[in-house]
Amino acid sequence: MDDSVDRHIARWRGKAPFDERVEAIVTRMQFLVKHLAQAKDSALAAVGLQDFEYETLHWLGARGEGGRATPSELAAELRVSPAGMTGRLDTLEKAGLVRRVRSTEDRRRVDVELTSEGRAIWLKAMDLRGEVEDAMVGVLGPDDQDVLAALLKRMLLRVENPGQA
Amino acid sequence: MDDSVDRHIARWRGKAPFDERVEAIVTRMQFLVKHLAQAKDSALAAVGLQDFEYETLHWLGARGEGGRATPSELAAELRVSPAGMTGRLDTLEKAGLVRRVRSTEDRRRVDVELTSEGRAIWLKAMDLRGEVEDAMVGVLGPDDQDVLAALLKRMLLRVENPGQA
DNA sequence: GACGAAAGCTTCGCTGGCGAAATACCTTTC
DNA sequence: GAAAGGTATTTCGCCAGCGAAGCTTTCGTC
Repeated sequence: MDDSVDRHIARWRGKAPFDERVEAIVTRMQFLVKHLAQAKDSALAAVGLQDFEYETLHWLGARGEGGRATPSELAAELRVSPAGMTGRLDTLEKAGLVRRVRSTEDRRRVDVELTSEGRAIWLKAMDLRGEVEDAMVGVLGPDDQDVLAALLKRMLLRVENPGQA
Repeated sequence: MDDSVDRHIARWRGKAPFDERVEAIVTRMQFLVKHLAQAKDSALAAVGLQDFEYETLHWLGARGEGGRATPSELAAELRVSPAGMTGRLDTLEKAGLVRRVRSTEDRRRVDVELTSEGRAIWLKAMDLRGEVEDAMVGVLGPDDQDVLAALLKRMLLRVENPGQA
């Protein structure tokens, strides 16, 4: 059975020079990610959260109980510009899910931490998000998932360490 | 060697219930796609194109010499809202890369086609984009690429045919 | 100990995308 | 043959993100 990317590629096979394998991989990843964002947005509406808000809470929550991180750390981890992270934190803070604390040792810095309400909503949202992701990734058995994760990791390592092999 | 996603997951292993495999896959795909968009944007600057413009030209070009498609077809294929596609076509048309032709049989419809200039720029841009994508996907050998493409395809098929197994 | 460079975050102006409403056209029905 | 309903596209108001400029605080150097 063909997916939309198969059809796309077949349509102009021979009409232009390019690598079909690479095209297929890249385009499919783009579509899957886009689908995820849209599906998660509608699922997360149940707790009044948007994808980008959940994502931010999620990485903050990963920091443990205290759940602290500086905006620039989060921006780097989430591949967002510093300005973009300021905006995200603004809305989260206004919603009372996150708190900004000026660091006392280095007063240029700001620490961000989850409020208890933020943590609660994050935990609730995790279930919803999990269902959407499972629905997509779940077509693959555990072994295939491991293979996929490993292949993606090799590409991400390259991207994160541009110098090296 | 660990990538940022390994570190992320390790950081809160045991702190919350979730599927590590799924998390790793989803997060890596998101980062890779984000990286691609940013890297392609800077590469494509050489021909004065942005990622979304290239993407649109690309699917139009795939339609063959005539290169025609309606906005709604393109919107569906590229996972963009109809309103978003109108915006894309506006900028492309203003740049002279694309032409809108009102259909004569059904005057509700509009056909979009590449101008010759649009086709020329698309071909130039394809090389640049290819380099960026190859740099990422190229870490994998041909066999691994096939494996990856097949796994992604299984997920995309599920997404495109929600009813079925 | 003072001054210039750098670090960390925010503000500002702009852009692409979304959903909802509006517009234009076609088709079916009575 | 006029009204009702459906389809294709655009317009409108809004939002998150980006890059560049700006502000405050700290560091390095003499």
